[in-house]
Amino acid sequence: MPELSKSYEPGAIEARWAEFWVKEKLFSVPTPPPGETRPVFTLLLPPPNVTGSLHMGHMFEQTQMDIMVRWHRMRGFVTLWLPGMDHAGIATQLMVERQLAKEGKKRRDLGREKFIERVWEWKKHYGGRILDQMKRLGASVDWNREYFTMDENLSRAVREVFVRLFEEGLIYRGKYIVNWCPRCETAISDLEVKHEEVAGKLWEIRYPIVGWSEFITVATTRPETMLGDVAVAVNENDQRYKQLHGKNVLLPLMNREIPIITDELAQPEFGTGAVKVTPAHDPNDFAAGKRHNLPQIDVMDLNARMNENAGSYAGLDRYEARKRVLADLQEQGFLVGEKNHALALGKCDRCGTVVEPRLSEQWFIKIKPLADRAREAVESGEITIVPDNYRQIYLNWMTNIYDWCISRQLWWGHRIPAWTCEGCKEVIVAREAPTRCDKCGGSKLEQVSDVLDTWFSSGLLPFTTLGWPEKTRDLEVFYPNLLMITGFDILFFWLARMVMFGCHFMQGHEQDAAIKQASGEGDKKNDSVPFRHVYIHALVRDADRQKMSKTKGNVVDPLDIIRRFGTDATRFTLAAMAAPGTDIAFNENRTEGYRAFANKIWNAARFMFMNVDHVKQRIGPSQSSQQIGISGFTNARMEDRWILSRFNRAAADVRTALETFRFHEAANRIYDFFWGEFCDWYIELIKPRLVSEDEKTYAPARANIVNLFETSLRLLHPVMPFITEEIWQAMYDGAPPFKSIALTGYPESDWRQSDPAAETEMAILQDLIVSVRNVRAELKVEPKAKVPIELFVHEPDIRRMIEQNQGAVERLANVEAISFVDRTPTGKGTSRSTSRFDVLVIYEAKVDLTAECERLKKELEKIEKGIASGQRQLGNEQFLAKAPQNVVDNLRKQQQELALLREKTEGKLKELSCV
RNA sequence: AGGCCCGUAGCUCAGUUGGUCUAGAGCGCUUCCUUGACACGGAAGAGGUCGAUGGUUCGAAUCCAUUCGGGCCUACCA
Repeated sequence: MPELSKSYEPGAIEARWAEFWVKEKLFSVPTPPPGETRPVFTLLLPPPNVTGSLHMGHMFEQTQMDIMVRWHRMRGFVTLWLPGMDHAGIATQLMVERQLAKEGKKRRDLGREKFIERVWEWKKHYGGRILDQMKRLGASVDWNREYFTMDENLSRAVREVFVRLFEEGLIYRGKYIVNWCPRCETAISDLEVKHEEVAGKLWEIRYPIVGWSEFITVATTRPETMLGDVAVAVNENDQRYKQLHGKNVLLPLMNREIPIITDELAQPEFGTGAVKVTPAHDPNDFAAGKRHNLPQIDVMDLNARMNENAGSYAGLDRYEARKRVLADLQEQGFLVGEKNHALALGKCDRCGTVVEPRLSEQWFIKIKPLADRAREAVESGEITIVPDNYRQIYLNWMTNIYDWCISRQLWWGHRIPAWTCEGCKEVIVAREAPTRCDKCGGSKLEQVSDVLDTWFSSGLLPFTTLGWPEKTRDLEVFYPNLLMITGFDILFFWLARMVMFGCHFMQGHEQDAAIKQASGEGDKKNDSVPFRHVYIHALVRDADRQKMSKTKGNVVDPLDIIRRFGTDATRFTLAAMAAPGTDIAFNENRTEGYRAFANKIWNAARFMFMNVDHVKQRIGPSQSSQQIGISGFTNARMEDRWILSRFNRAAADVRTALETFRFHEAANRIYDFFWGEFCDWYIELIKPRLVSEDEKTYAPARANIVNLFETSLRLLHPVMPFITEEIWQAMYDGAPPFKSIALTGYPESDWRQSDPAAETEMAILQDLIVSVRNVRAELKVEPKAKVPIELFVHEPDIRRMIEQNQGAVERLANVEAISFVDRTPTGKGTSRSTSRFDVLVIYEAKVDLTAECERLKKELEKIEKGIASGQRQLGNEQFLAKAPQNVVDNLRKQQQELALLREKTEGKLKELSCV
């Protein structure tokens, strides 16, 4: 006899099974050899940052992934969930820099080599905590295949990609304006800039025209950059400035002569219609400068301090310089206006420093050719995106995309595989370090110091983790991934880049045809895509819908929630709230409720074990691999047929829900079945049979509860892996037919086990029992007192059914004896009516007449409202003509029932002489 | 500036293509019950007309328009 502890304590159970799953390598997937005919399911874990620790967002994402993964595995897919970690360039470097700061050191004090060593050291000690935490969540990943983006094989692939793109002319180097973070001292991509609306000023400055006693007034939000002005632009068609074309102005403070040019940069409607041109500090000015062959005067250094080009302002911070410039202009009479002006200020995503547009030498990817194919893949449906609105967002982005700056002036990351020849300054791009310069033959070559954007390497993961650039069997089997689950916040950063790189580098790839077919993707034409389907999940917020953030201090720690309620309850909460497209406000009240659910299951299991002696013999190993319906089940009585039918209905609903990523529906459906039907009704109904002395009575009942329970555990397992494993293992008393419930089959509904008649009959029986309970409560009948009832059942078949289940009614409604009568009973007591039966609870008590009348009136009102609206519709010819037949039929049937109920209710009102 | 999402019981949320929705669940609330699986339980209840207005339709919480309130994303107008 298996023993379950008296109370449900998730902590102990979960830690034990989490360890077991990892130790037994249950989820490791050997590469299927050629000839494999099973379907294959591959999912790549969005690699958490090596610096990260688990937060609710991770747990939410991983719960949904694990549900999908376990579900597919149980359905017989060869299932690979591939885990790994991202080296996270800026974030990690920041971490180690902070550590150094405590020792009073800067990274430059160590030098590059030593610094990188320190980072690896750091990684060894502090990195990857998150992956250990994942184990506690029960994430069924293949730990044997764990990767790190800086692993040697992945790094080699990165170099390969870089060189190929360069050779194809898709990577170029040049001096352009990029987003520069003066604190991180590196370029960042457009995506890493967060715009924030701030109240700024628009200053008007007049520049004296050389040779005239006139001025031209320009408007600017950044006066300090005027030190680098090289021209003033006006619009060619602007009549106000026609006479100034070709003149020069004298730049105040710098006393430099610069030309007035005509350019579309200047829009007559804005400001004064004249704009200063500063090519080194503004992307638009940069473009204008190119058009007019203007010089570029950079007046700042890499920390956004004014440099030697800024004359007397050299050495000042950009904001200090602004103050001084404005003061000086004011003093000299050049500042003529100051207006309030709202502007969107760009800030560094990492550190919040205001980004400076900076002219610098960087590496870029020519994005258009890649983006075109990536757009095609989604437009054609080769990749599907759920929810649908993200599809459009993706397509828009792919259409309005700019070249991607991939170089970063950091030390931690994949170093760009390019070398500069000291002699002739030639830049050589190569897979391995070259020994001499192709151009001048010089042998003094130094590698470019920049590293690559972190997303450059993570964008390659779908194929590099499977052995690319080799043509491996892994690629043949597992590429494309069947699914990608991720958040919209990295839709562009990551997902878009994976599609671009995948479509480019995997062009011509073909997945193993048999596997592709078996996986249900046989109609797909393009196997270069990194994944077939994308599901974008929502965001977890706090109970007040606020984004969780450390600075706000509203972060909910999943491990804390887990400690208090268990992983299963936490997972269930997240699943139950995961309606596609809607952010979830995490509220631990829900989790508390789902822990109660787990407790309910626990106790139902204890009840089962108390009543069943030889579990092992009852459940053969064939049972757990059985996927269709429930086997070993005997339809001895109506409740058996009923629960069997309900189970199959639930299984069908769960399948539909999971197929469409409606996790909340799946979770709720199982919850309702398990608690509302299995526990509340079925177990109650079969209790007498279970304890019967007669083997013919107890044997099928025991077999039924065991088989039903076992199959239900399998249905629930993807959502609540721990408790289901614990009970399932206990059912086999140490000798399970499989190592884990995770390796059994997932229940599918069997239409032959559906029984609509039983469902209808049971509904009537439930109606009857609830009616009696309701009356008892209203009459305040002593809970223990049994009462007699009189029952008039309209149809003979139903009467027979109730007669057969008389015992159940007596027990569950606490009824003493049922007298079946031939007409609506009247007499002492209170009655209830439905369209199928009238029941009178005989109880001599001071009936609260006022309350009963009140109730009846309210009921009548509701009935009449229903009748009125129904008749309005049925009296409408348009409705009869246009509405579908079944809607009309149902309404008619419903109207007949309502009419009957109205008659009965009115009768009762009269009987009680209600006013 | 453009685009997207949300507004349903006290609270947190479901409600797929408009039709058994006479709008559901959990928590909370009220009354009763410690009956051998479970008080993390059982039984019975109260509670919303679906932000507002107008429209389409035989029929709208569900579609359209406007509006109010809340949130988000994208954008190089100095």
